[in-house]
Amino acid sequence: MSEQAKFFKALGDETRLTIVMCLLNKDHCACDFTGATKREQSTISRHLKVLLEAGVVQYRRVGKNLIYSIKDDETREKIENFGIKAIIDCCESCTVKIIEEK
Amino acid sequence: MSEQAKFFKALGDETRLTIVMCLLNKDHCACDFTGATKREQSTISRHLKVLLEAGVVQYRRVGKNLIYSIKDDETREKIENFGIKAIIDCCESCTVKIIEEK
DNA sequence: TTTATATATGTGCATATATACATATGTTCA
DNA sequence: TGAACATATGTATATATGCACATATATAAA
Repeated sequence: MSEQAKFFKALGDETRLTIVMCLLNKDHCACDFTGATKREQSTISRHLKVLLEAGVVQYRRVGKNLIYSIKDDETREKIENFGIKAIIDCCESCTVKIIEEK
Repeated sequence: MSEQAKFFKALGDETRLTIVMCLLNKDHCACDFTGATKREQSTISRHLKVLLEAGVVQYRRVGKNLIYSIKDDETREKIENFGIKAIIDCCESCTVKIIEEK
């Protein structure tokens, strides 16, 4: 499958699109998305892998947590051009945010 | 499923993306796509239905044929902004083009 | 009205996908 | 080192998807 089709396919799922909409607002650790999407942790983990392999997101490790973000500005613009809006306060953020702010 | 997710999902298939890339170049009748995608007519018919219901394309009837096109300029821009390129001469056009030109 | 052409739909099948549960792995901290 | 927490993976399952073949429907032309 082409990279482009893979990218669209990754966004063509409600759970993954919700994750992306949260990330348009701000970075999140993986655990945040269980609240935002009401899916089990294992399910989130697999969805994040799909988004990662499609080039939609990236992550960085902060202690125990993996902090996910939109891959880059170009990717963000593409998604926003489609009229996809950020979800503000999509969920209670885990404590990782605090760790980073130290 | 949300309209947005449905839109992405429609584009997240190689066969459908090829159809859309042909349509970025010019309008086509449904029968054109069997050549462009090397799929059976029935398969094309179903894919076009998906694209239609996702709001990616529209069609008009010209005689026996259904002529498909990108739904509107806004939709075209969204897709082109994504870096999706038109396929020129994706296939031998059927005779419908001639009928329309009369 | 019969025939040819274009498109849609019924059906079956193989494969992919989304999901949850259980468990494994990896990281931090006491 | 061991406990606690975050994430990944094995497994099973229900459903969705893409596809082709056969057939139905619709339109146009002879």
